[in-house]
Amino acid sequence: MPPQPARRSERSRRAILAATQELLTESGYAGLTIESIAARAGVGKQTIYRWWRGKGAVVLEAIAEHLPEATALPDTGDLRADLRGVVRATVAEFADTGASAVTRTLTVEILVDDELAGEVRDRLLRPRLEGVRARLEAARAAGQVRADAPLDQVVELVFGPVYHRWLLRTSPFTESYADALAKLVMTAVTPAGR
Amino acid sequence: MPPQPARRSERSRRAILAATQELLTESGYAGLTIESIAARAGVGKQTIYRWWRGKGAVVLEAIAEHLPEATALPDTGDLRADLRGVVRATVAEFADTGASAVTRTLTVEILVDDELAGEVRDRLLRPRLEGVRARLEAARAAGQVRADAPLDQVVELVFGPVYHRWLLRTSPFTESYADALAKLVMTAVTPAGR
Amino acid sequence: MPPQPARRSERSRRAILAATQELLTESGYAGLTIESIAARAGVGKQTIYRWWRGKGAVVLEAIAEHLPEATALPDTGDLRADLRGVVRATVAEFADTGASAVTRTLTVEILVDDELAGEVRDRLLRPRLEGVRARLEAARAAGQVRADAPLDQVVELVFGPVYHRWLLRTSPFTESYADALAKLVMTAVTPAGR
Amino acid sequence: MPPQPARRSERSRRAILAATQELLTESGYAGLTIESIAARAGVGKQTIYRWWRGKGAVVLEAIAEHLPEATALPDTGDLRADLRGVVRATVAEFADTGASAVTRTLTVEILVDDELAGEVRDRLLRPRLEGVRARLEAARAAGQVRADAPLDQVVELVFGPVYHRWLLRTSPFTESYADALAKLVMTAVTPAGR
DNA sequence: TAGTAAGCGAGACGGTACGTCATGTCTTAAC
DNA sequence: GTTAAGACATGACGTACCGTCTCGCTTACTA
Repeated sequence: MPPQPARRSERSRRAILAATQELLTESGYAGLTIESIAARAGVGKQTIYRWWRGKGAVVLEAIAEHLPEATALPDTGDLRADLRGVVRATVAEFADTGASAVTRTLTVEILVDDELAGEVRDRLLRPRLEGVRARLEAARAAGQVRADAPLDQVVELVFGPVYHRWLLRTSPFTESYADALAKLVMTAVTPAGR
Repeated sequence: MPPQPARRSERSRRAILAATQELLTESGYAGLTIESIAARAGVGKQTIYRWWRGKGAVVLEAIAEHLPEATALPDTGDLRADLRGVVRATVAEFADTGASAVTRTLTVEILVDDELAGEVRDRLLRPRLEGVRARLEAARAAGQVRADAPLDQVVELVFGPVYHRWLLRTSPFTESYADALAKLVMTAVTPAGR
Repeated sequence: MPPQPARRSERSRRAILAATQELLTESGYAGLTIESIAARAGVGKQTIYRWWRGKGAVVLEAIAEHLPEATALPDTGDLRADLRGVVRATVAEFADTGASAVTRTLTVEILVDDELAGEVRDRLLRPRLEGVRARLEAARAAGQVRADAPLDQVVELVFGPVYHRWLLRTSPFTESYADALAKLVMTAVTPAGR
Repeated sequence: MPPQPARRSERSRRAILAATQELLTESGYAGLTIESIAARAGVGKQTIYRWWRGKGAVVLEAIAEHLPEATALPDTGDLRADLRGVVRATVAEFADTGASAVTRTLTVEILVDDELAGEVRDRLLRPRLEGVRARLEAARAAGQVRADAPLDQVVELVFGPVYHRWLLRTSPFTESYADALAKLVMTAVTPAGR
């Protein structure tokens, strides 16, 4: 018999998500266990298993709970400036220890659990990419971007390198790094004659 | 007292790494246990713990064992063609199920164990990046790349997007995708006047 | 948090004690392991560790489970005959392979684990000694035993030699041996004038 | 090929037996391991296994090494006094913590390993019993002991109760206890007319 | 007096069992 | 009738010792 969401205890749900977040920052993803979540939340283990598929799903929801809403990119008319803004913001986020830990957790989850991967991608990441893509479309309409530029790939050109550097910890994240990246992307997409 | 490598059994070492590779392809990283490795290799658990820090370290070495040597990039004089070659090869590798599983494993390890991360980066990944960087330097000397291009970032511009697409499984890996990426990178680095 | 006996599974308890008894007769005390008990009983190791301190405690309880209740000695009025009966029974028990194995196990446990020793002594052995002591008291009241005989020591005079012979395997256990021992004890306690 | 005793290192033998004794008093029989003996003695494990069958055999030899020679009983002509002496000495020995530990070890060994049991009995215990038996024979020849008394059983009448009390820790060992026991035995063996 | 075979310290090896931990399921009592 | 609590079977963890094995080294007998 599947559980009836109508009877679900909101109190328990909140306690579980809160406990998960606390334990995540205290002991990291690897040190997190269902048992510790249940104990901290003052909840039976069964209550967790009844409503989530496992550790990954709980963590995902706990993170999603407190994630900023994906906001549309500002459009100042100046693509270079707007891109620089996105890149700087992204770089700053990856440089931040806390946010970085969250991303690490999500990335592991993506790699390990195919089912969760889809959810993470669609609920948390896609919106961001879409924001940039929308801005690029507007710019292309305004003739600031080559007509033949593959916009999805350009979006990846923006985020991919940051992700890569973060993952491999090859070099630090500075503002000048962000600006150089934005410049490279601009060069790649600016129409020939400009 | 630390173990003395002089007395180490090469036979056991090989058996362990071979068993690890087999089990990795059979049951994946999550399903891999030290006990199963020991059983399959016909080896005592202690022999594994004596020489490796844990599952991650064994896997890392097992993978490293059979990884192709990082080869220097071919330099045909035509940067565009050479870049296209690298990108195509990289894309093909990520598209391959087996190689992809290996990369997945390594990436998880990087995210989860800081100590291993460094080793993975230095022993397995850095050489590849260095190969591309060297080729770019040669091209810059030949005037085929802007003098002010930040080469490390250009390297990331090549690999980052592929990594990003692979991670998020946003779209499939095709040859035309690879070529479009190579073209974007070329556009970003080609000197203005050309 | 100590376990709550109220929730204890009687089914598991029985299975564990039964498995212990089987394995004890099959492979002896030294060959007995917690893992084998758990496997045979179809029980998790933790369930054993939750309710017992270790191998010794389980064995003790398994033995106690099926031990005959300590019965009061018959009092026929003839002390000599009654004593002969006890000694013969004791000797017979020590001569029996199965019962002997149990005693061996208990004795080792007594020697090795002080905490268990007390329990074994009080729950299993003391009652027997008390039975003989009670019979001796009755006999003393009837004038069949010296008034100044130290009864506790007389009890030891009955069991001690049997234990000693069993332990050292010096000579076999025969009925005539038993009778000779009973006679010696009788001689030691019978009042002078008789 | 069996080892050649001629080449045996006396130095190692001594070190092993000394280490065994130390560890026996420090951590008891159960806590004793071959590895700890080897480490403490500065000796390879193989050297132990070459010359002994296992833990029990080493312990046995270590104990035998420092055991007082079995001395013949004094014969003062007064059996009662001589018996009292033996019993007092035995009781004192069992009351002593150190000697008691040794006896405990030996007893466990007897119970657990049949092969060792024989050796322990013959090399360590039998001589004592023989001493008492010899004294009793002399007494019987002198008419101080019933002609029909089964001397082997009388010997057990002396030692058995002490052993029993020690094993079960039922009551403390005092001098008056010893004397009462000696008196009981005397009563059991003294010829009727005396 | 050299050569050589044994014993030696050391410790790696394949194993077994340990006692602990977390998993996901099942049971009980209380609200 | 869902919950908190927690016992349960399962199975991996990392450790401790087992008894065997192989290394060089030292030592004492043999040629």
